[in-house]
Amino acid sequence: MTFFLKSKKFSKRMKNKIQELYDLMYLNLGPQGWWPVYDLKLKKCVYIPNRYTKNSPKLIFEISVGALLTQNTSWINVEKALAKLKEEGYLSPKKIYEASFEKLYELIRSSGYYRQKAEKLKNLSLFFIKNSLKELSKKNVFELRKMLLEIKGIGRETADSIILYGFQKPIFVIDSYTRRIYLRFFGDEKEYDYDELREIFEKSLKPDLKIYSEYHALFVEVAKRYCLKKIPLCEKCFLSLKCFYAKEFKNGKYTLSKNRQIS
DNA sequence: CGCCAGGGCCTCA
DNA sequence: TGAGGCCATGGC
Repeated sequence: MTFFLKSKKFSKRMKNKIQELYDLMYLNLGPQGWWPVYDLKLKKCVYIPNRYTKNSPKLIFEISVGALLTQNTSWINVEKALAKLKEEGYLSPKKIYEASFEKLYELIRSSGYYRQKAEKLKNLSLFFIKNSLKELSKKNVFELRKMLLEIKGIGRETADSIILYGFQKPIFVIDSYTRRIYLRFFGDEKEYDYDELREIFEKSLKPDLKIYSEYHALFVEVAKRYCLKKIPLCEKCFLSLKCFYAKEFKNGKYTLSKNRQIS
């Protein structure tokens, strides 16, 4: 597959394909209601489709904590940690910054890597203590991203998740699911750098908060339901008619490198 | 039991 | 600047 060459002729086609993938997922799965927020009464995380009101400071912090805790970790484990943090009133920068490491370990243990993540949460909390949300909200996407990336423990995906879902500014989030579906659906085996792949999506779409939010959330849903790591459920997947990998699979030939790790 | 899960940091060429 | 090792819990 060579339609991702830099020539303009191909980039138009690339744009259409990326928009087509979005449309297919959105039409089949609908709005996803990201980012999930822990509900104290229901005692679980809730998804609220089409909520695009402005996030409160508390919500921005909760989303940031969730984005950090879910690094290389299944959401269900994060949800348990978020529940404890929120139930015990620790979901504020001040409380986390002042908490002992022992206490934080106890609260977030279920989310894995809990020693690293406790340290990261402290760094994140100090960031929100030192910078007012008013000032942060005024920053443009790139200034905000630069500041977040200076926090030890916040990498590109976490920063972008915080910006998109927390601060509600349009930046396209790339994660392992995005890479997997991108590779399989388009059959494009080039190993893009994080920002290279982000720009492919951003150049193909309007810089629209709703589209960016839904696109990433839809990738996660498709990856969890159908596009599994080892054995993708192509026969059940609504993308299979348009998916490069599914079509090759059906024809009994794999042109994707067989031994390539698809993470 | 092994694999997977909404990464990021450190080290060492 | 990129590849490899490390971090850790919980579900299946």
